[in-house]
Amino acid sequence: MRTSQYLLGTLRETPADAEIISHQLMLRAGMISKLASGLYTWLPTGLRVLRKVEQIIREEMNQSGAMEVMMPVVQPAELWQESERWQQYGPELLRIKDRHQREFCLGPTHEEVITDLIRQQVHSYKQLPANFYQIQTKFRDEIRPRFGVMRSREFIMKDAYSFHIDEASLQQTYQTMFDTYCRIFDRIGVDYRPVDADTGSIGGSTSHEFHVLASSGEDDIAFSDQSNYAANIEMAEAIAPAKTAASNLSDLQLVDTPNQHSIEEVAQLLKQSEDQILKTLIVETDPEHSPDASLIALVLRGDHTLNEIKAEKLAAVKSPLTFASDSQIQAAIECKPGSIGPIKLPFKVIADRSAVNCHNFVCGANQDGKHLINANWERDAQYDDVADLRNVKEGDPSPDGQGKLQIKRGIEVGHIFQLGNKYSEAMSATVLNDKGKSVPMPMGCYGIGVTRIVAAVIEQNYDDKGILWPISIAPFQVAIVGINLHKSEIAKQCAEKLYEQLKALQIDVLLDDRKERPGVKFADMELIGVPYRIVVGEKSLADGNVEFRARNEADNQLIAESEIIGLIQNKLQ
RNA sequence: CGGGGCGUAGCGCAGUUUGGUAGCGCACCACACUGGGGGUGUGGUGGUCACAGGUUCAAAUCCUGUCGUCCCGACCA
Repeated sequence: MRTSQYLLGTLRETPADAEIISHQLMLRAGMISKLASGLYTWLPTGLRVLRKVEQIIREEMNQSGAMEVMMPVVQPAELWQESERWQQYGPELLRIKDRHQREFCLGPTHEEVITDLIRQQVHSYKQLPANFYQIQTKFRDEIRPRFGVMRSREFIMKDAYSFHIDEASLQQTYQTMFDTYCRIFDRIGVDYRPVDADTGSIGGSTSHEFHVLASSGEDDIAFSDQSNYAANIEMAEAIAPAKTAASNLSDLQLVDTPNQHSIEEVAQLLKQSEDQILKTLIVETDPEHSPDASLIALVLRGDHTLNEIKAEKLAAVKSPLTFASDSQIQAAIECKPGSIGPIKLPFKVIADRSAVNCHNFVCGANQDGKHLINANWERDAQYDDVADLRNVKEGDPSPDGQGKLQIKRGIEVGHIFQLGNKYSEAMSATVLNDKGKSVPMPMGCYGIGVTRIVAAVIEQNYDDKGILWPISIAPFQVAIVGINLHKSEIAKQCAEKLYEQLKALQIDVLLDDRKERPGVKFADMELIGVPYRIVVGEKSLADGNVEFRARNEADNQLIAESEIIGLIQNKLQ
């Protein structure tokens, strides 16, 4: 490709509404252009990168025995009604009607469509296991699209769905996909971690996420400093502290804490550390499990934060987690939030593992503007159950017993699930087993955010000049920058010759043949992140040399014109 | 959905307080000089000032409404 015939589209200034570095650089490098909130056009440079990511994924999926298919973006409502997700999915599912007033949606995912396909196509256990994938556009009407293609409404996903005769087969394919994902991210050349994960609204049991570690990530990942334990903070278990015996129970005191509602405020006023204060949160109960009471209390140590996923998983707690309103609380215990404690509450109390280990603690007195000092469990306060309710903190012991937890931000670029029979049962996707009996097929599903990977790689690979692509997905592998080609016939001939030679070798080469000053060309090639640069100018050509520089190096190397092609070939191997 | 900010040329912004008919930098076009790190000069192109009402002799500017967009929160594969 020649820059003189190519839409480079680079910007010198950073568009004002781009927050994170990958979004800024993708706009500046002319990779994407915004059409509307959460909708982006991929420009030539961006599309080149995207296609390379897709190709790596495709090759590795094929290698693992998966079959590529392509399903429609528009899906009929009937299928979603069959799986009951038409009701369960919120406004994130974009619903549309056709001219006959029939209902459809834009697919945010394709479990229903693939399950429908497979129940038509597969009838015998002999056809199993089978794994199908596609690289396809998805649409999710995100509440708040942000960070460019990192969280857009329309995006490209590689999604795969496997079908099995039994759980053992599912687990085997799940492991194969786990390994395949590792190979994919290794080949792309990104720093990632597989982590234990929650299954969320997709459902199912076992699940792993693949995260690219970057400070702009939207998830917190907890991992051990001494083992390979890693989990999304939603899932990371806060293990129970060793029981400390209560010695010297002090006398309970009631103190005034007017207008002090937060743990921080109370801690300051009473000169107590936050871990000596208990916080009591009142949430609604699940009516099926607790028909007798509408509220339930969750008690945590003041320095800990509630893990809503863990709380929602408790049978007694309503899902989605719903905090009690001030008026609900006032009606039940005659005080406002900020002064609540686990003291003779008229409903059940679930205490966090760490909270039950506190002695002589501070807690609300269930009277507005008053707290208790030196409260103790049993003597003064009561709980009905103990559970793991909190988010782990940096420095907590690792749940696998090895080392301490560190917490870093991660960008979720892959997610694999064992779905079990959720969809195959709901949609009657069955096969005959070797006994001639009709059984539902356990399923797995495996997603990779293709467009998101592009942004995630940039988050890990940039400097003050622009992007530093790994060679695997760079839009161009080599840039030839000609110096004063309009004046120097010898430089022009050399640049053209090298360009033709590299092209003939199937190397992605960009010849910068614009009539621009060298500084402009260097800046553009660095901004779009071409890994290798050859500078062809009369000056070095006088000694038969061209200049070579890798994007991540600071200095040029003089290379004999006759050797540069060989050098490039070597580097690209 | 709640809170906040912003909509003026392709991009970044000033002008709005105090109403007088639109400007700067970059980009773009032409020419000249320049020619190894976003160069200089001269001359240009490009704007229903988000939209709709209203006030006024006069509205980018004041008032009302609408839309878009971004940030924080809630929410979420």
